[in-house]
Amino acid sequence: MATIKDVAREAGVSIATVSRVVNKSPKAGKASIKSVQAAMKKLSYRPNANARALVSKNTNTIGVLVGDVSDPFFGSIIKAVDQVARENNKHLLIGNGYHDANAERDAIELLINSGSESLVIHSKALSDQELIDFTKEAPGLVLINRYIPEIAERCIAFDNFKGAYMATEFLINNGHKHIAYINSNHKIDDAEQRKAGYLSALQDYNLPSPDSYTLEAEPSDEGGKQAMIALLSKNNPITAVQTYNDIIAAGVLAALEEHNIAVPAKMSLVGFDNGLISRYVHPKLTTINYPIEIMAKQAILLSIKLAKKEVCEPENIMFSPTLVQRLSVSKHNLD
Amino acid sequence: MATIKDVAREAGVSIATVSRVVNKSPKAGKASIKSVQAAMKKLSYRPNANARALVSKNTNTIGVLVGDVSDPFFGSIIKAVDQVARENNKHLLIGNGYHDANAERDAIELLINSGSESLVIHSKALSDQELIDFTKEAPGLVLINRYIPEIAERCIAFDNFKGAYMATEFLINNGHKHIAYINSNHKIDDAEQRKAGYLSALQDYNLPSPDSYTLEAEPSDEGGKQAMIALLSKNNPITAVQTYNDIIAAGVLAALEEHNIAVPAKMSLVGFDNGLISRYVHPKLTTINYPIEIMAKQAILLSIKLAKKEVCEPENIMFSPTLVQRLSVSKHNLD
DNA sequence: AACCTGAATGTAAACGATTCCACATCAGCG
DNA sequence: CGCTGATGTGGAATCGTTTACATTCAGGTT
Repeated sequence: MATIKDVAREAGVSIATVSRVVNKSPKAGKASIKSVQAAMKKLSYRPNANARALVSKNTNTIGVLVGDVSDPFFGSIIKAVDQVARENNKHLLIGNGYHDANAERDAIELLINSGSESLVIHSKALSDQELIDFTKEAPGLVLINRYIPEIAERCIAFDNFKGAYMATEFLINNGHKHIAYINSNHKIDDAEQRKAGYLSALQDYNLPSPDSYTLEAEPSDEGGKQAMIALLSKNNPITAVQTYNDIIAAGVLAALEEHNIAVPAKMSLVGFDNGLISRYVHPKLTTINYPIEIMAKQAILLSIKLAKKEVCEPENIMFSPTLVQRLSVSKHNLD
Repeated sequence: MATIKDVAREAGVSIATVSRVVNKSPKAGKASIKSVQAAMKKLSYRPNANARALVSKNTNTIGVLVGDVSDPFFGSIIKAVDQVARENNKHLLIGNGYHDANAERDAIELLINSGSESLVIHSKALSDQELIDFTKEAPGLVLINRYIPEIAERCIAFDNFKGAYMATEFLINNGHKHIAYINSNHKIDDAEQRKAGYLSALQDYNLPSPDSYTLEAEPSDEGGKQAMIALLSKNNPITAVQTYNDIIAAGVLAALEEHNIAVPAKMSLVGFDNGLISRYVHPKLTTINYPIEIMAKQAILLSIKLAKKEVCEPENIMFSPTLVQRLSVSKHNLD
C-alpha cells in the first residue's frame, strides 16, 4: 500500500505538497498538482483514513445504532440517515443492539471510540442514566425513539400513547365495544405506552377492558398467530383486535384465515407502524403511521448540528401518529 | 477526551504499561493493572480507535457494500455478515451503492481507505475490470451475487438462470402453456439471466414465447402492478405469470385483484427470492428460494480467511435455487 | 559475594497523515 | 538595483497508539 511518502518521492516533492494536492488546498502550485496526480495514479495511492482521522479529529463517519439491521423498520432509519450522510459526504458505521444491554453498550462504545462525531442511537435496553452518561461524552449523540426528560433536547421521540389511543378510538367510533389488544412481550417503554393508550381510550368511552382482552406475544408473525389462537379459544365476544405492530397483525390475520373468520366482516383489525407489510397483507391493514424516516432525518440533522457545536434552538422533538385507513376495519352493527 | 498519557500520569506509570493493561498483555504487573484500571475509570478513558488502527494496521471493521440498506433483501445480507462479525469481535462499516456506478466506487474506496481488511461487496453497476482491480488492492474483498470468471475464487454467486428455468418448468408441469414473464428493467446480469432461464425452459418444452409475453417493469410494487395491467390489456391467452422478484409479484397480485381475476384459479403466479413478503401476500406466493443469508455468511467467512491470508481451498461458490411451493399456482386444465 | 534469570517497566521509534512556520523565489515597483 | 509582498514549498511537530529493545530489580544459584 503506497503512502504519502512514496507519492512524494515519486513526484519529487515533499509530503506537505502532496497533502495539499490531495486536499485541494489553494496553496498548491500547478506544476506540483500535475506531477503529484500522476504519481498518485501510478502508485494507486489511497490516503489512509485512520491517519487522517487521527490528526484532523474528523472521521467523516456517522455512527448508527439500531436494533437489528435486517428489520425493515430499522432499514428505514438507516436509509434516512444515509441520505443525509451522503449529502454531507459522510459514511455510516452501523451497530446492532439486538435489544440487549451489553450489545448496545459495546456498540455505542465502539462508535464513540472510532471517532464518529455524529451518532444516532436507537437504544431500548440501556438505562436512562447510562444514556445520559454517553450523551455527555459524545456531544453529537442523539437518541431516536426514546424520550429522556433530562436530555430532552437530544431526543427524537414518538407519541406511542397517542397512537394506540387513536387506534382504539377509531375502532370505538366504528361501533366496536369489545376490543382486544395484543401487545409485544418485550419489556420496553413502547409496549407499555401503547397498552396504556389502548386502556385509556376504553376507559374514556366507558368500555370494558377485562384482563382477558389483552395478551402478550413475541413481536413476530408467529407470535401474533399464536396469540390470536389463544384469544379465540377464550371465546370472548370480541369484534375487533388491535396489535402492537403490523407484524403481529399479519400473524393475527393468518390465524383468522385458518379459522375461517373473515376480516373485516367478522373481525376488525388495526395494526401499528404502517410498515411495508401492512400494504401487502390481505386485506390491507388499517394501521397507525409511524413517520420513522422523517424522524430519522431530523435526528441525524440534529446530530450533525450538535457535533459542530452549533447552537440549536429546540425543535420539534415529539412526533405524532396518524391513522391510515385501509381495509381491515368495518363498522360493527350497534347492538 | 482523555488520552493514554493522561491515564499514565494519573496512574503513575508509563504509557507502555497502560497500553499493556488495556490490551491485557500478560506482561502487566498486578499492581499496575489495579492502578491503571482505577485511572481509566476515573478519567473515563477510551482508546482512540484510529490511532490504534494506524499503528496496528487492524481496524476490527468489516466493510459491506449493498444496494440499499432499507431493502429487506440487503438487510438479510447485512444481518448475516453482522452475526459472523460479532463472533469475531468486529463491527460493520456499511455503504450504499444505490445501483449507481459512482456511488459504488466511492463507497468501496471509502471502505478500503478506512482500512477494513474484510470486505463483502454487492456491486451491480461497476464493470468486471474495475472490480478485478479493487480485488487486487484489497486482499479480503469478496463479491456476493456476482460471478467474474477471472476472480472466481472471490465470488459467491447464485444461479439465476436455473432459478428462472425451474419456475417456468414448474408452471409448465402444471399444464400452463401461455406463460408471461415480467422482468426488472434494471440493466443487470440477474435480469438477463432470469429471462434467459425462462425463455430456455419454454424452448425446451416447445412452447410459444412471443415478445408480447415478456415485459419489463420497475422492480417495485407499483412497477409490477403497471406491468400486469399492461399485460392484461394485450388480451393474450395467458394463464400464468412469472416475475423477476416477489415485489413485482405483489404488484401483479394487486392488479389482478383490481381486475377481479382470482389467483390461482384464473391466473397462476410465481415470484422469485422467497423474500419476506412472499409469505404475507394473498395468496401466499409460490416462489424461488434465494439462500441469501447462507451466501452472505459464506462470503464473510471467505473474506475473513482471505484477509488473514490463509490459503483457501476453493469452496462452494455457486449457490442453487429451490422451488418453494405455496398457494399461487394451480393446475391448468389441459386443453 | 558474584552471577544469572526472568518479570515488570520505561524509552523511544514507528504508523501515515495534517499543518504551522520559516524560507526561497520572483514579479512588480519606486 | 534593491525592496516588498505574494506565492509555493519543505521541515518538523503533532495526533494517540503499539511494540521492540533496553533497563531495573528481586531472588535463587553457585
